[in-house]
Amino acid sequence: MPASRSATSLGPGRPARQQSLRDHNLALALRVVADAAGPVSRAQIAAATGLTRATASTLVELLLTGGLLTETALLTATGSGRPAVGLALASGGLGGLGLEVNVDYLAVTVADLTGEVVLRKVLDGDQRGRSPDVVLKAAARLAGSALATAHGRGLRVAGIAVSVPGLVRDGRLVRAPNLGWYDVDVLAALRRHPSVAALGLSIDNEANDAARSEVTAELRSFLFVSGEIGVGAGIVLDGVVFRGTRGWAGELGHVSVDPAGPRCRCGGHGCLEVVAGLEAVTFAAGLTPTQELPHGIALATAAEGGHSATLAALEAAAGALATALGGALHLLDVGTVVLGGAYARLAPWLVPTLTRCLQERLLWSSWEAPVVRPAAQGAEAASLGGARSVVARLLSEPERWLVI
Amino acid sequence: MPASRSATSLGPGRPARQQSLRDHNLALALRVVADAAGPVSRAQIAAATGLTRATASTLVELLLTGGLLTETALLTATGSGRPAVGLALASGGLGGLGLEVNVDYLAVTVADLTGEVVLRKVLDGDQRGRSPDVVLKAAARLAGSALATAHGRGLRVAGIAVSVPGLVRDGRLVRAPNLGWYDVDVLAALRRHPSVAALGLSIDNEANDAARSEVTAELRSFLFVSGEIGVGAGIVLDGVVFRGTRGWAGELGHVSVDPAGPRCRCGGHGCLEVVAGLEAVTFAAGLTPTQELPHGIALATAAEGGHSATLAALEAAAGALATALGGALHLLDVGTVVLGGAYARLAPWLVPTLTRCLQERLLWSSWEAPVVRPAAQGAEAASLGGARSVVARLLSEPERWLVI
DNA sequence: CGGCATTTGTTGACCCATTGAACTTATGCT
DNA sequence: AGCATAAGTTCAATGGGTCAACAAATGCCG
Repeated sequence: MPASRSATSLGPGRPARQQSLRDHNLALALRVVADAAGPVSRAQIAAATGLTRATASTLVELLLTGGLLTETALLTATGSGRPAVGLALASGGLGGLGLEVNVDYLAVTVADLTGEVVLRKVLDGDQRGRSPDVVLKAAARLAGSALATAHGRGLRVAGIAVSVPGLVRDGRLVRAPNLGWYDVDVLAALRRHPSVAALGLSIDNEANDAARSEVTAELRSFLFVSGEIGVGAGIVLDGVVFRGTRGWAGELGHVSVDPAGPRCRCGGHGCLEVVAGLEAVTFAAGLTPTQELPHGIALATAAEGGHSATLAALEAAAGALATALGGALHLLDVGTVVLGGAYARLAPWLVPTLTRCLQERLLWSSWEAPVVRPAAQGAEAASLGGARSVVARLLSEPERWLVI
Repeated sequence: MPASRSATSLGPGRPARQQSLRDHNLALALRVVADAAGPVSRAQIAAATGLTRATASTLVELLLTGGLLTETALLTATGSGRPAVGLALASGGLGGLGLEVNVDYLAVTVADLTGEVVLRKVLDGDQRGRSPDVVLKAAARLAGSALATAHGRGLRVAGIAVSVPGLVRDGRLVRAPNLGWYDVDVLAALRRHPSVAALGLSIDNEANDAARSEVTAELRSFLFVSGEIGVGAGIVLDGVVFRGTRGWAGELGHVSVDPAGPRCRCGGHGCLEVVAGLEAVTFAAGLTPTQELPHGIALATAAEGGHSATLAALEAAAGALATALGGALHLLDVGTVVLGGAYARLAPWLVPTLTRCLQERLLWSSWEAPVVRPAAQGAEAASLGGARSVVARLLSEPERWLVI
């Protein structure tokens, strides 16, 4: 489960007050419960955090009355002594909602405080060229119905994270070429709809949220490569997506893998995108995708059928990916690559070559071999990642969500 | 001046106690003074931090008696009202020491709390093949003499940062091919010498520390490229050197710029290092460096003399650098490249081509043009960066350094 | 079955840091 | 000289964590 950098009142540059202590320790205690496999006792919280049992009790009391925790059955005491009261995240407690607006579908996912999916709805339909107002109205309606369902199950939703397939800066969608949208204030448009207006809204790139959905307790740093027509990367470092100084980080598609190669729209030559992007691979395989049979599916079915030109094209794409990823891994020192987007479906043909090439190429492969694997989450991963980003924020500043 | 991420008792995962408040606010107040151009009043500290004047006064009192601050003359009051008492960093106060062990010299730099150099000593001499014991004894003696000088001027040195030209992991020097050292516990060896044993010691790669020396209040995120025989990069994000999951980040030299190029020792083809490393460029220029005339100098003098093969070789190197840096900047979204090491001396011939190529290539160059400039600090930059890393730590946890 | 060790959780006195308001100090302006 | 203004200090109040003692609930053992 994602654990974001603490964003409490203890941030650098802000003064620390008594309340800051409480906020910090509240988040600490809550995280112990969230990260544990099963129920936890007050004494265990005290031991894990370094606080006294007295303080741990006080904090737990607040989290209980605040609706974030519940007491469970007594823990089976292994030794002697008074048995401990179990504490767990309130099942009917808080959660986060992720709303994904993509080219050919809308998706919404609600996750609880453990990061587990409690609800998912997908609305298929080509959004290309439709006006933002129309699409976002449908999105707001979808989110509203999910909110109603979640509410009916006793889950409070603390906020909505919106994922879009485009460049986001300062909370605005600057451009989304595949949607044909330019400079749209998505959040303001959504806020006009009463069903979602009451909640806190945030927005991020779809690939960043998809990358977030792949974070687990075991895998907290990796490079998430999203292969579609374009190729993007979500750089995840210790559970947090790295955004760069201006939020433009992760443009793996414009790393040059062949300086003598064809010119790219960015001005460079032989960018990964023009060599191993889906359009390029489909063309190299001699396939002609249609509206009904998009690039990724066409390639996968052809490869399954043993189509030799397709297999060769995928082999070449894997080689190009290895060149780009080799550079990226050398630069970032990250041990794992997660293949997402259409690359996930093509993983069976990409992973072997990619792994072999990286192993040959990485300076440190004799100490630690690189790991390449397909994304665990499916197509609507971004909405889950968005929901989890809301949850991560909840866990880092629980004081904002305690019921009065 | 570098401002590192707060490493106080308020770190994530640790409980916050009353003392944590004090520590945090103490650092906050001290940083206001450190970052200001001139003397600051207690009231200004209160306004800048958001603390009350009462608290600001208490904190300042501690910093004064602790020897970190001094009162200066009254500030020239612009309007009416009681004039403010000026506060400044104690000139005879604390400082940090950076000790650089490099291939052909040893260097030591002492910096005060403002990050300014107060003392520098360099000991030229080829260290290649000499045993770690012998070299580190000389280094300890050099540091000891600098400590004595600093102490004579009333400066307390809070710690020593050691910079080495090799791979550091878990506080140990794993390998330094240019020195011929493998798996040396540098800090333990230094601690055996009484002159430096009393101080806290830390160690890092020489390129990382050189990168730290280029951090200013204006430039807090950049890519520091150190060009020697090998090519390394220090990735600086908001004033902090990014080390990666295992401390191996920044291996720019093994980004491939020509998949059809010559094989590299890492296993890849056409790595930047074998194309634009000093040895490669010198060879391409048709020059033959000697022990007395190393690669960098040879190239610079030849280029100054208008030697056409050298100019062509530098042009090609700049092109290769642009390919590698284009990928790195797309990935990291960093706006500035600082050329260090021997590249700094060759900057006049590298910067124009490099800037032009990057401008043609970067996705966002029409919004924000990339900046390429030579390093501001000279050859012994690493020792300054090391000294400043000690200072940054001081500023983030001043409570540890208050005189009782 | 009863006493004892053991562990959990609670209580209340204490300590400590920040706040807020009143107060003192020191200057400029009229 | 008197007033306005701003800097710095004092002190009671507030709030949060600690510490030690205590109550509660179990297993173990005779």
